[in-house]
Amino acid sequence: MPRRRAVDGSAPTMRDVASLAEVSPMTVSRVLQDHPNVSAENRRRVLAAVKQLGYRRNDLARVLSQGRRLGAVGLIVTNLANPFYARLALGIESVVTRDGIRVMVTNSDEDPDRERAAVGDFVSRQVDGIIIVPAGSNHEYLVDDVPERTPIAMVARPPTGVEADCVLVDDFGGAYEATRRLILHGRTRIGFVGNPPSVYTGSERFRGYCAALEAAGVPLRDSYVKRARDIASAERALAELLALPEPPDAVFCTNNRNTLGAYRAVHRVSAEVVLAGFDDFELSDMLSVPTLIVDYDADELGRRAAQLLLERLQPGDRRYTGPMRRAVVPTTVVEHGFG
Amino acid sequence: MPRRRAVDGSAPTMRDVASLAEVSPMTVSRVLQDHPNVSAENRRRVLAAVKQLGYRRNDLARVLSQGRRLGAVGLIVTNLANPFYARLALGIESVVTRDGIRVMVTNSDEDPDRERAAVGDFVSRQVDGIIIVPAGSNHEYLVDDVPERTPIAMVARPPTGVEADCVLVDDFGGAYEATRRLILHGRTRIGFVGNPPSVYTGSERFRGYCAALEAAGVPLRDSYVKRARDIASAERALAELLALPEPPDAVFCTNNRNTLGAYRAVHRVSAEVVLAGFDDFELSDMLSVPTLIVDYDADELGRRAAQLLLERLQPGDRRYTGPMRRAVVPTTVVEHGFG
DNA sequence: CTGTTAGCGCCTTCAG
DNA sequence: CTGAAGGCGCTAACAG
Repeated sequence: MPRRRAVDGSAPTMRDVASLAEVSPMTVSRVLQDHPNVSAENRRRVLAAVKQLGYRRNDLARVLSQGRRLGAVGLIVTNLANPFYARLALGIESVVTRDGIRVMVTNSDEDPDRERAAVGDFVSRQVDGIIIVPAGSNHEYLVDDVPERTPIAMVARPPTGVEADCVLVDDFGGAYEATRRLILHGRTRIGFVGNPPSVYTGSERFRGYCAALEAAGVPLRDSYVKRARDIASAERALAELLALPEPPDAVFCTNNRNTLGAYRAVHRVSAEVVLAGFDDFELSDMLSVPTLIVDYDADELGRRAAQLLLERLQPGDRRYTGPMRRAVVPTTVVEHGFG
Repeated sequence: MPRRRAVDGSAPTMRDVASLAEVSPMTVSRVLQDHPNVSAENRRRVLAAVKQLGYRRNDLARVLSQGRRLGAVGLIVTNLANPFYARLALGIESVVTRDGIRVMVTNSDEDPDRERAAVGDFVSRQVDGIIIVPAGSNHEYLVDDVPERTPIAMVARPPTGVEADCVLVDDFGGAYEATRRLILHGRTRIGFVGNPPSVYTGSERFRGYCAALEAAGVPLRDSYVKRARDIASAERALAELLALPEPPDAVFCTNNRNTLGAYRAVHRVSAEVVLAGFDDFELSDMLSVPTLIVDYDADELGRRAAQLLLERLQPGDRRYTGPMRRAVVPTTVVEHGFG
């Protein structure tokens, strides 16, 4: 099995290439950036030396000398294990990669302190920009911690206390439409399983739910409103709803974990309940109860955020320097098993 | 809404801090690395200047001057959208973050050329190490492209044509055990839906399937062996199996996408088939047919790979410089609905 | 077309 | 305890 090049520990530099090729380091530099002002002969010799030494240009030094940034965006998500955020990362990568920019990703776990630490680290590392799915409800620290030349884009949740570009999901509209459709299907006892109301998406989706009820003249019942933070607690929440004297005939869940938990409870007791939920998931079309899914394109969310960032990183007069923008990605509703 | 610090475009440097604090840049440097040899008074003044300017040390310059690496590992996965790889990334991050190392992630999409390009880019960027879920079946290019001082760890699939640490799943054992259990449940007409045999995991899992059949004296039927590359093709593959004159009474699928596709087909025609599959997925315990899942800890896979890498990055004599190692993460089998 | 000089921002080394 | 000198690897800017 072949082993890898030893190079006596430290990598060769342009000087090594230059002396082997018997030219100046500058000529090597020129060859490597495809500068036209190099004779064919010198170019050949440099390339030969490069190959012989297995030389690779040190991008770090390059970046420093050119006064550029790292060539990477920092991405902070609350939970990479959620496929939604994985797709978000993919969407971002698909856009920034075209500009030779990479993604440095980390997890905040919904902890504002971890988020802040990561932001600081990214700034020190000279990232070109930062994309955040923000935890917490106050992002004012960004004002001090992030210099203006490092653009920020928020995803899924809007910035608070700081100006930043942001890309949101149509949380209100999706929740409204889902609830409206449930009512159209003749359901009026509609339960709600949400995430903590301090999270923007949760409160917007709750607002959409309430507004649709109100528009249809269906009274909101406090006893139908539950919160959950994971699959297990959503399952418990639904069990409580089903145990009410007058249990719901439909339940709207604000995210896929809640919907999954709700389904577990419904399936276990074979309750006569239809499900509606934000975020699609695998097998959502094959459940044993009618299911209505509010879906949206997580890749698109990432792409849009990346674009907003890139526009602020363009050179010269192609750079966008205007006011912060807010994009909203639409949702679509899909019904399964409603016949 | 507060806006962010302007700083006239370019960030302040140590010199700026130094002149404001009326000390030399060296003193600033010392304060910032908590060097003891600084008077309390100078320390105070430096910190005040730092705060006043909103100064942050430039890690890029720091790394260059110290001759260190980027402080990041490059991670190349075949498909980040697969929750398995997202978990892998999480596992890696949880380990390397303790050493102040970040994860730079990219997607190869199973394309060896993209993988190679990413590797080259990571090397140029001076990453500390590279973790790869390798595409293709020949990784000899790494011998030339990656200097020895940049350790490589392969995950899920072993290296070919190059020496590298690697962490594998017990593909053979898991497949063997799943098939064995199906036979114990009285199934003998066991279909197989695999991924392309050129992929290591696919061929190992096929081998496990075959070995278990053989051990039980159950003949392998070629007509029961299908390949698929995504949910839709797995669904079609299963439809073909079910259409055979003597259809299988059980099917072993080599990954969660295949299992999901198989389930779709089985569910659609209400076939009397039990399912076995590698990789867990949401709702695997609530399907309408008995299901047997071969599961393993993707985080652990990531953690192990990260550890192998870190051991080769330790300073001085704590660094591991021995031969390449191979770790195998065990699988567990869970049965649902077998009564 | 080629090489020299100077410097990116920081740190190591060595002299005070 | 402090500072000056020099260099990390590379590249603009300027000479030839």
